[in-house]
Amino acid sequence: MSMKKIGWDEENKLALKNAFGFLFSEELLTEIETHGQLFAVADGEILMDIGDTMQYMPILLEGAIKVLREDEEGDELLLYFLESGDTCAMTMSCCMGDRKSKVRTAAERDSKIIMVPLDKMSDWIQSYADWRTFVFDSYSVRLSELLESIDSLAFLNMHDRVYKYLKNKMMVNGDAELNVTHREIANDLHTSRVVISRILKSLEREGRIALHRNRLEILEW
DNA sequence: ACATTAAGTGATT
DNA sequence: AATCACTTAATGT
Repeated sequence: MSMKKIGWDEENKLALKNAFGFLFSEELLTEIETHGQLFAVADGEILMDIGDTMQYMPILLEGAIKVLREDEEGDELLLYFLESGDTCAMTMSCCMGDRKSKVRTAAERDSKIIMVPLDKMSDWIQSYADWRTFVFDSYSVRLSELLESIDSLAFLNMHDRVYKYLKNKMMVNGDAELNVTHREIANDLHTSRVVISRILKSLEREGRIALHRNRLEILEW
């Protein structure tokens, strides 16, 4: 793991306040600054892998993270994206028993993450109502997102799943131009590259996207 | 110029 | 929707 530890400079403190000021008290914000370590992760880096033991609860300050599940053959399936202000529900369940991750998390783009030690995370549940709210709310939001991805998996055809995936990706990256290959999309959606190429071609014919090498634009959403 | 990787496509199941 | 087999296009050395 080559995450770079960075300091709590004024810019990052401001980012924390912007992302969490409406949720957390001054007191809790200070606690986070003192006990939370701030890290910078680069696009594509794996933060946590399946089987890894959790020691920290990650909170996303800036950027986007994708959460993936893996089958026996090593093929992946995207569960959902995390954005600024989100946290990983896996670590919460880890706090209550099994400390091994059942998912893989990778940086969707350059991001900044706050790592809160697990003992602090559970202490704060006792001492801060706003923290408690945050943890339980996140848990339920994560659960909804999981249900949504099950729905698309079960009820949408591949064509619609691809389009939905692209829109989601555009949303978390804040850009209608996506730097992605057909192979990467196929991996995230657990299908083959040929299938993705065909679907993208048909989306292009419908005028909804434009295709380039290693890159595509969403024209309509 | 050559090798490698990404993407396009017909045919078959 | 998946797989095979092949082609074409873009990019790196």
